[in-house]
Amino acid sequence: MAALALIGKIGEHDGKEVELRGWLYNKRSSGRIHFLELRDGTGFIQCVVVKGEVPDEDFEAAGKLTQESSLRLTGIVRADARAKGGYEITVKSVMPFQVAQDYPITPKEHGIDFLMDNRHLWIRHKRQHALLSIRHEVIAAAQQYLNDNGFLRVDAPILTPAACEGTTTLFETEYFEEKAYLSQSGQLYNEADAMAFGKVYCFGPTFRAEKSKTRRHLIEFWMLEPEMAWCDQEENQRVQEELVSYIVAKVLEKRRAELAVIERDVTKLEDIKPPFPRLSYDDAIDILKGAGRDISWGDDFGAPDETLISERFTRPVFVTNYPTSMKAFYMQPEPGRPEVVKCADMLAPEGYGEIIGGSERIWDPALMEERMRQHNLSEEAYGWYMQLRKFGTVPHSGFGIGIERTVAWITGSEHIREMIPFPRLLYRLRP
RNA sequence: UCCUCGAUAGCUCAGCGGUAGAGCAACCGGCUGUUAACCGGUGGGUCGCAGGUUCGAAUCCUGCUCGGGGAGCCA
Repeated sequence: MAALALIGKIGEHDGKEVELRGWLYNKRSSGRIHFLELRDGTGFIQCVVVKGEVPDEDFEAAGKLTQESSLRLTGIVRADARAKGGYEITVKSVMPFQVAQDYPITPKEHGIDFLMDNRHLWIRHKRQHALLSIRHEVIAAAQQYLNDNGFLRVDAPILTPAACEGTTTLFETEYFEEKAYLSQSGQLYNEADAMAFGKVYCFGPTFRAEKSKTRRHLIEFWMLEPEMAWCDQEENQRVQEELVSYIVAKVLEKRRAELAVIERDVTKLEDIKPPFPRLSYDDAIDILKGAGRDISWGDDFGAPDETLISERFTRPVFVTNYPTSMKAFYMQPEPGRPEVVKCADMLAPEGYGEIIGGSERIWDPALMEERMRQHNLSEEAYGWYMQLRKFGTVPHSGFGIGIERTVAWITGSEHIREMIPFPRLLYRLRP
């Protein structure tokens, strides 16, 4: 009796007869021999059906299989130098489950609009399969690192009564008799959690109702946000560079095959180790001016600016001490330089730009009250947040890492929309 | 929201004032090592929508709709 096997671990069955269950990815045929390329969710493998070596009705059934038909088959696992994954299946029997009709994504090239309309099917294909497998590894590694380093996962609510940072536009929804908004960050709740548990993180989707239309924006994206009590900005950055290095190392360790499928230059990833270079906002402005950009102190970086800076480094770079005026109300001012705050954005190399934003938070109740007045934040909405500065306030810091941007960088992808199973983009809500 | 490019067969595109084309997919046939397999054949179209110019519009003009790329904002 043939043992049930997974393509991803087919090497464990070398020389043995196995049963595979999956879908037909592609078929090539030459009269007396069919090459069935089978996928089962864990991998892809070529199954060879030779006339005379299987029952005649099985050979005929194999010839009638169409792209994405579902089937089971049995055969002998055989190491073969001609095979892409190193193994092939010499088929003994073929059992079609359903012969698919007119599968839309054919083996030739397609436009992005068509592929996005067929996203529910596109995720079956090799490149998408590799990208989403790497996404899984990024998330798993990030949580592993935090769990191993004393962080507790304490998630933040998705439905919130008010903005966390005030600047970006929020999705509004009904909450019985009042208005609620979809979370754009778990930051403020994280600070409460850090005062309760010390080191915490939250992980979940966040929503920005910005009408952004670029290769690095999603309307709905996933963010991992650690927050640490008794932590200053230097320690905060140390955690960030260790976390990112750990993620990259885990992807290199566990997803070599997927990196090969998408033809990623892994030598660029093998150099990702702490420490990461630090660059002050002041110096970054000088570099941009030197490169001929029309920018002056106090301006935010545009996408071309971030690209220009990150292209100059082979590792992710921290840009530190941004002007107070362009950052969130809760950031701690730099001692002796109130015009800048203790913060850093981490820009991924190769031109990818920002993947992390982090800062030390204001702990002083008087300063926090002043900032909340300046930003017109109401006592009603932010009273609970203010209490964190009254009942045992401590220095604390944290950051948020954008999962899809991180995956885009690690996979060397052009566009962020393929880094999430079902992207929500400007003017695209389906499927 | 702004700038810019585009919409022709199921898909990717060519055709750019004179009767609608190719490759792939589908269907039929051939091929014992293919791997975006290949070779022969068949079917397949309200040229995004609405107006206009013209003897004649897929082709030129205007508006609309939908999409790509870029900007701003951000992770």
